[in-house]
Amino acid sequence: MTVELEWMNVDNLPLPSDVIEILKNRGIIKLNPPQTEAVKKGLLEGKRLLLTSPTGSGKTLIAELGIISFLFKHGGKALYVTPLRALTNEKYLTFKDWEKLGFKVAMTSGDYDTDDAWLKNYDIIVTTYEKLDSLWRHRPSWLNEAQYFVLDELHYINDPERGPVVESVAIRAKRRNLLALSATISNYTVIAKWLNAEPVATNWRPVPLIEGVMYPDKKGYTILFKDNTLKKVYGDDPVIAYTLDSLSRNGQVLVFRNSRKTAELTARKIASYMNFIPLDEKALSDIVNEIDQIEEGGSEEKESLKELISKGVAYHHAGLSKQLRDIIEEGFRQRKIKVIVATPTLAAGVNLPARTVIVGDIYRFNRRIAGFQEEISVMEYKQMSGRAGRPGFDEMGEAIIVVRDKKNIDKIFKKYILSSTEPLESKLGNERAFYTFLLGILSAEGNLSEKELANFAYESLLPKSLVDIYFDRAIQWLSEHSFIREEEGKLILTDFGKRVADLYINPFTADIIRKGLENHRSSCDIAYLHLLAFTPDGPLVSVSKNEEEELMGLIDDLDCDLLIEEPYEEDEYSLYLNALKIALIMKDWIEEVDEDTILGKYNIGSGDLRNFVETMDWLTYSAYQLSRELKLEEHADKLRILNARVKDGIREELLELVQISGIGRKRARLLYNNGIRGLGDIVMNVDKVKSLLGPKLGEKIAQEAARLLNRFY
DNA sequence: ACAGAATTTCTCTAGACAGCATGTC
DNA sequence: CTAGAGAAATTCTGT
Repeated sequence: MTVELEWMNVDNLPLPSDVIEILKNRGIIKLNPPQTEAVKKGLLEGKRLLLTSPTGSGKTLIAELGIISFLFKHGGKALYVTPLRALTNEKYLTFKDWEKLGFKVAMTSGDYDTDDAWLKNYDIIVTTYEKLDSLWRHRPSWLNEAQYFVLDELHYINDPERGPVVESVAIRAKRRNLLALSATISNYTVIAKWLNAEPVATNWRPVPLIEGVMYPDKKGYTILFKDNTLKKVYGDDPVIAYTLDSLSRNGQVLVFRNSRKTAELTARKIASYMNFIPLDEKALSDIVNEIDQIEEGGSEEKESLKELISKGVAYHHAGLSKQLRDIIEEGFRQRKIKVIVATPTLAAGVNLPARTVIVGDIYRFNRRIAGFQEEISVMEYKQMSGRAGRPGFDEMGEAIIVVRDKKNIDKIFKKYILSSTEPLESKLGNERAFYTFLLGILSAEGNLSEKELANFAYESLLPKSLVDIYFDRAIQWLSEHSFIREEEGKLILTDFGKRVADLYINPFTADIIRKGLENHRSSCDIAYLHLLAFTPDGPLVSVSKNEEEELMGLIDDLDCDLLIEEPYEEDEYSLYLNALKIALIMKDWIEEVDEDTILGKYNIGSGDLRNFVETMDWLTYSAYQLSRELKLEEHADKLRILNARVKDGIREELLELVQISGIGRKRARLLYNNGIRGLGDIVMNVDKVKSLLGPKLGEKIAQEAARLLNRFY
């Protein structure tokens, strides 16, 4: 790989002076080596590039320059696509800068927006891969104006579940103009060729990185660094020993662990040593107070974090509420929190550098194969170690891999530190991904002949021989299950197929829903929830042995028969129980069971509950739409209400009250139990509402209730 | 024979995208 | 196949 060290002066860029002004306002006088290289390869002339470089090496600015120069030259729209909503938000805020030049910036993702007309007035649109894929299926007219695509974090192609979406977006984007950005990958020339783009590959990092492997050695631990130097640290636990070492040198530490439980445990252990570390106690108690203020999050997780944070330590995983995670990240960024122990949540995603990164576990439990521990990928390690070194604070970043078994030292050192990352490969080679891919293409492109459709598939990264295998099977399956039909030599989506594509659910999900609904005239909440949770799009939750037994005993006592027959096969059966657990969680949720109670009863975090609600909201809505499409009116009526209840976690009687923004399940219940049962009651009892919810909120709510009422008359 | 200690066996395990409604973007 | 922590079950030990 080439290593260039040229820094181009911003003044020398062939760009309008106001663009250069904006860069200088940000404090950018010179472009760093990767940025310089990209410019030299024709970035500003709209040349198609694939840029691979480490995290934090300034790829965003490259994208900005590419977008701005393209828009100046050709007009139209530019789309910036990321794999994460948090990233979408982050880039949106960065790109806002360009509104000074008259470019309008918008973002859109599943939790935020649809394809509505307002996007047509914007020049730069930041979105996720899934959202763009979905937009394409809906074919809004403004999308034709989008001619420049920035594909961020393209290495997500390797993700077994989400990679196929990235790939299919890339296939369509490469028919226009694109700029692809990726972490360092080994086969970048192959990928560049696939994208019909010029590769720009660098290893340059803003803060140099020193990597090492830490292993048990007499009376302590030894670290072997990449430059062959050795360092010795003492203590019982390697992770804690090195964390304290880095803290004593005034560094911040990011520790990665492979399970939530060990992340929490490690954080607690570290906290018990923090008396020796100077802390800004005032600032930390401010954070603790902030946690008391937030609404989201179970009380247990809040309490345990408050205790740790007061000692400058936190843990971080997806079981925590979003608000809690945001507070922790910000506290770390402000350098008040000194140590975060995290699961892989923090490996990808928003920028959160630390001087020291400790990779506590190289093995991870594999859900698919029981009892199997697999080594994490090199890519994953690079994502984690890439967080090491904070520009402006650290001269050097350090990434330490903990090896517990001495005989693995060489192997681990070689694999993670000396070798390059895995090549990017297509993950379209399975039925679920491939069928979904074809359905999406047909939905986005309209009717195509079999040959035209196949040509899209041949443009994927999947080897032709595999395309041929899956293609015929896909066409047959999609026809037999009436997603598509053939007319005058063209493949056409049926109404049902189009609906499924628009709802963005997997065709297998749709098929399961249809069969479940068509076999019964009407059913009960639990059965609907179970059916939906059982589909491939349904959420996964861990079910312990004890819970399994309980669930099995419960099946016969349910209000009504489930819509799925009990499977015989073991794997299927555990999915069946998984779905039942989800159904019970959601049932409690819509019966207004207190959140803390739900979290405790099912042993989940508030972040998990939020996830389940989000997914089941989407699926109940989709099932409602499908039942209408299939003219199953009784199901449709029930699913419509179920969907509304899942969205807010309420009984049916509160549906009217939760229309008001700022009123959720708790406030609605409070009002209802005090005789305020609808919008009219609010308007007529404003004083009572104010006394229940406080004057300020009460007033706001009364106004909105009045506004909503007016809309009806 | 039995309480309590030592040892073996069992159990558990990461993350996060998508629809739609609308007056924000 | 390539794990490690904690709880539960089982076996061992000393009196």
